[in-house]
Amino acid sequence: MSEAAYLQVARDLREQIRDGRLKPGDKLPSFNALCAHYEASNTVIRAAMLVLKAEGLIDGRQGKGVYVTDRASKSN
Amino acid sequence: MSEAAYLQVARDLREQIRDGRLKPGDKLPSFNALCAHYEASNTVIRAAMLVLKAEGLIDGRQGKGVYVTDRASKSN
DNA sequence: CCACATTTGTCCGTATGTATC
DNA sequence: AGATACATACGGACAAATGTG
Repeated sequence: MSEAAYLQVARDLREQIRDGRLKPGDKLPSFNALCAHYEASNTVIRAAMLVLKAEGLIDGRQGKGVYVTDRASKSN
Repeated sequence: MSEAAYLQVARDLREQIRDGRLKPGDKLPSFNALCAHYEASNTVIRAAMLVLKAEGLIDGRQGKGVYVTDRASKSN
């Protein structure tokens, strides 16, 4: 196991944000969509979300979705 | 539900670190011990750990334990 | 070296709550 | 009222590292 699945997911999404494929204000794919895409369980997706959330890159809102924050594309 | 259990656990441990009750290099109670103390499942403890880890306050090592990092007591 | 217990790391499936549409 | 979607939590399973005997 070179790297944990949730870290891979986190890094993948982080790169998408850094690259601009995901821009501030954008809504990430839904939970189920991410589970399907990465072929992982909710646990993995949630852990990845928690990491990115701690980094201040994303912000989830109940009933709506997970959104890329403003500071996500900045240099910090 | 005022606050999620895993956030309460994270905050409690964070305060212990900030207060100096847990010093850099110290080993946190074991997983099971924390589960018992907070009367929570492993999921809650793990989520709290993930948060504190992302904050750079702690660092876990398989087979050993979870330790308070150096920068934990600093002003950052 | 091997066996064992301990402890963290990772992941799964499910259930329930809550907010939005 | 119902569907969708995130948030939280539970409990269990197996892997990997460590220390001890």
